[in-house]
Amino acid sequence: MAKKSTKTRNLREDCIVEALSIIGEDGLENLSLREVARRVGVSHQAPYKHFENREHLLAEVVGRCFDAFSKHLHTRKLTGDPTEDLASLGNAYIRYALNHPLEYRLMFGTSLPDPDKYPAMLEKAQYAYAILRDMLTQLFAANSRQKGADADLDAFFVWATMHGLATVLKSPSLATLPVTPSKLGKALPHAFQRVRAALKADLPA
Amino acid sequence: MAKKSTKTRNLREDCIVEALSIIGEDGLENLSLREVARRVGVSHQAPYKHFENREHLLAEVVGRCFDAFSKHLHTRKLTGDPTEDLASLGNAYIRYALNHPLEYRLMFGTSLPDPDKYPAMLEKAQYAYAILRDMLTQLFAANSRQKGADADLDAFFVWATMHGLATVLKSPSLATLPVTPSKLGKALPHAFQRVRAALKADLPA
DNA sequence: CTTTCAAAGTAGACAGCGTCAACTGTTCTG
DNA sequence: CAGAACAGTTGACGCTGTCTACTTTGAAAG
Repeated sequence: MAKKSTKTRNLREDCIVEALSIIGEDGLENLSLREVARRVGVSHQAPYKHFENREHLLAEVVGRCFDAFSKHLHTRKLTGDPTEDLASLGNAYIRYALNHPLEYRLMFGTSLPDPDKYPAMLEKAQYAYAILRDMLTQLFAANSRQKGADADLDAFFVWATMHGLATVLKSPSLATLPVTPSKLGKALPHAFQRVRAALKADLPA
Repeated sequence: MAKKSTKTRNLREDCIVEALSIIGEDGLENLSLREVARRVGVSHQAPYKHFENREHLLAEVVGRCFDAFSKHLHTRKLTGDPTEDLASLGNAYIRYALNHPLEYRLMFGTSLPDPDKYPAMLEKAQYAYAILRDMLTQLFAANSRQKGADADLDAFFVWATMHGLATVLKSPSLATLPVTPSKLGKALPHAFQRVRAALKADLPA
């Protein structure tokens, strides 16, 4: 039975892996269950034993991306200094987006499968968000100059900014914009400085 | 001849309008030239007289979105006060994204048709970006007490943040996050405050 | 006014897709 | 050992994009 479960898990796993690679090569819109089956070497119906339909497979792929993303965010060394750790979190976020544009796009760029229909995928997405939010909560707990500071609000702000930076930096339109590379290289550190300054500031009531 | 050119322009125009509405109803992945033809009331091949293929139609739709976006950004009254105008630009940006989520998604969310292949679309996108960047550059030029301040860098920061806020605010995952609506209502003003604070701050060398 | 000719629209065909139904074989269970 | 659960195969259906070949049309040229 061990053999069987291994075998079945293999096809399932293979499909997910192959799906991601197809998306990378031919784009999301050209992902087809039949092509997956062909590459894995099974009949065109075999994947349906493991995924209800195309969207279920896609949800699984996206879920894996969130897993990898969360893992990446977690596997950093923490210094204990909240400011430092926050910066490192931001760096990790951007680095992942830039180094894994395909996966990042799948998670945030394209129109996802409806999260309501895929609770497993949704949970993984929420987990990734929770990492960011918890980190900021800690930051404010340690750095309690701002008593009334609402970590959720700032988590949202930081998250949005990181996401915006990541998206804009690798937007296909950007490559064609009249922006010098040297300026582009400064853009990210500059934005990080701005965010740091923003979070330090006392806000008016 | 006027009549003819009107007529043909009508089918072309009708296709674009219908395409957008199909995307709104059934999603981008369910946009089909055949359905467009059906709704417009012509044979399944008629649209091919006006669009080489599905992607060309889509590029045209996206181009129109950029046009509308540019127009929206332009039609604001300026007060002359840089800080005020900057805030108003930010608001205009976010407002468009929130009021026209479908169009905004098409421009920035989904995987676009390859810009290299559709120079007309690309040009419109660059024009919209130029508006944004020019306004920001001007505002910062008028604004910055900081000597070495590079307006381009701040423009980039603000643009990315606005884009991030817009995207995250209407991301489907957001609706399912454990965030109360009241908090969500505060999120945007809070982020704007943070951005304002960020831009006011003196940055370390 | 008639001819002509390109553009616009129609009709049919083809392969590829997602997915349903029915079948075969293999493996675990009672 | 019987049989049920499950993985995989085959075939079919209607949908899609797009090719080719046809017909209509309406403006311009003679």
